[in-house]
Amino acid sequence: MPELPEVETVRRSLIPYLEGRVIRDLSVFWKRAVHGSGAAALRERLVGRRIVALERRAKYLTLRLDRGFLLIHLRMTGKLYPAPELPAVRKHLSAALALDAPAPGGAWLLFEDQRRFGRLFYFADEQAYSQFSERFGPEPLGAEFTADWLTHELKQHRRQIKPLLLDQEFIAGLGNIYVDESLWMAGIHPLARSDRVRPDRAARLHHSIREVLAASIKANGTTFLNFKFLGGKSGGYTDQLLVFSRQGEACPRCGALIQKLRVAQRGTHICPRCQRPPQNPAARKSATQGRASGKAGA
DNA sequence: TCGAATGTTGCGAA
DNA sequence: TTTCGCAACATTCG
Repeated sequence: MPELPEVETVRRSLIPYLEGRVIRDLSVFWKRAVHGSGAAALRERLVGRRIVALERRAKYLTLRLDRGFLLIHLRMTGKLYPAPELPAVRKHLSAALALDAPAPGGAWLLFEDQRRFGRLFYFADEQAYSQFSERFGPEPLGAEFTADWLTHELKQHRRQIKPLLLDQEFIAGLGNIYVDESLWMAGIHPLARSDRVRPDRAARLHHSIREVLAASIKANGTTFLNFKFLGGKSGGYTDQLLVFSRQGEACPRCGALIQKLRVAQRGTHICPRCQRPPQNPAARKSATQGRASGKAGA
């Protein structure tokens, strides 16, 4: 469920349930969900800790504790929601936190995850958390992410623009949906080489990224397949998507049929008229290697 | 049965 | 050194 707007939606939805609460217990049902030194060690460090604040860094949800930090990454299908009790059917339950009562939404925080890719991380202090945080690029809604920064940094790489934007070390929080939406808005082909994107286009891209993310957060994110928050609510941005998963439909700007390609091993949606392919040989080679798919017809 | 799915990581090859 | 493609992780759905 996890790009920046979805994680942010989860964060905001959980604040009233989690802030100020004390962790009474940790149950782990999928051991590999705990990154690092194991479920028993994590339990020892969490029990008795008060949740001071809910934060977000990239696609990670951060529980700032009175001592230490618990981070949760939902990967593809993770869900995090409060419940009055531990469910009887725990097929997809990776872990659960027991919280002190009384609680508005119940004494449990469930971490459910069909594909079991989601992970829990623990950092003992501010320094360890900062060090982790520094691995990522700037927050796209933060002050550090400016049009000048993006214009300059695109020139520092010679990579296809789409995988570069997906790279969390370059910029934090973008995923497949919002990269496609942003590139369409800015009129940039996903295979364009980053250092050949003109400054005016880079500025448009900067603007598009912020617009798309802000609008999606406002709508509580996108439910493409699995995303739910508070146990059952869907994101409202799904029907505001302009190109993602709309192959075969008319481009909202020019009417050409939206195509689905394969870029960076990910389904990629473009308007062939608004996003013209790059002319450099490296990208052309990539473009022909990528298997075109989708249902776009004549 | 195959392929694809909002993600990340690690490997080997250009 | 940088970039890219691919497999792996694990499950569900069409």
